[in-house]
Amino acid sequence: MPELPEVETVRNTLKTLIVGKEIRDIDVYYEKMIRNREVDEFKKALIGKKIIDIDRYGKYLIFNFEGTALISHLRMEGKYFFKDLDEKKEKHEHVIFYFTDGKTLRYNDTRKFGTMDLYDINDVYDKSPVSKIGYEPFEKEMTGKYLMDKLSKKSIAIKSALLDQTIIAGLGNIYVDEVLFLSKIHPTLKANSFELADYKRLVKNSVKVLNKAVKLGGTTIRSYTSSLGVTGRFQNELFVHTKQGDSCLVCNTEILKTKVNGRGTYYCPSCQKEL
DNA sequence: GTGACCACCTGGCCGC
DNA sequence: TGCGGCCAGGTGGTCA
Repeated sequence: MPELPEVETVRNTLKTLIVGKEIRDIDVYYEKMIRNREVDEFKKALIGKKIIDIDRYGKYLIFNFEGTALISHLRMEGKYFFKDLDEKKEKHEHVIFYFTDGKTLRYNDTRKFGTMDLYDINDVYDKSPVSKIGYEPFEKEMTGKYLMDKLSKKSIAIKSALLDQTIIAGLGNIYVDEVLFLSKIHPTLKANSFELADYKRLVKNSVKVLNKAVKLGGTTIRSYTSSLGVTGRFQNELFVHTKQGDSCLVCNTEILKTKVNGRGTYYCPSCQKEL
């Protein structure tokens, strides 16, 4: 499932393929995917425009169509594929962008959770869904002090807090498990129960995990692949996520799986003490 | 304001 | 083999 590293991989792949191309037509097969516009309005806003750039913030992809921003969230299983015009439409292709040069960009989403919104490019960081999310771990504003302030009144589990995109942008279920393991923090402990040094460690390890995952093209678990079926390699670097029953690479204790707020959660009971 | 829960979706897996 | 039930999970909405 695409988290920040996977979305960054998609962005980098797509940039090399579609920037500069002009939209000739668009087919929308699943209208609910387009959230803040009627389909006709969505098409009208984009047809005839060129893709100037593709940006990313958190898990959102931001396509710049000459001043109109298409904000795309891949949610669980969203993918983009770059194909020739004559290739047959697949079952889960819900939006197809036709370019003037005969190529197509196809949004494929098995579970139809993905979303697309249109905003003026100047409103992306003020009015769109992107405006509601917190800093990414890489940003200078994301410090241990910031995280401690944000979580000071949160009595929810630290795992749930780190999944909250309004607090910290980009982490999903896989990477939160890895960050908590590296930080030696048990996932069910209360978010406001730590000291400054712990929050600093969480920020530091978030950067470490995400940077490494971006470098390796993300994580391929279950169905995730980026455009053109590119698969990531970070799954080979995972310490705990999906490792239930395996031995901890640090202390040899068996990795356990539990649920935190309904999310499958993997941890080492020895390295990550419940206290 | 906060936290818990549910809906959205479909494919894969398991037990019968 | 076929069927039903459960699980996976990011986000937004609802409710207490």
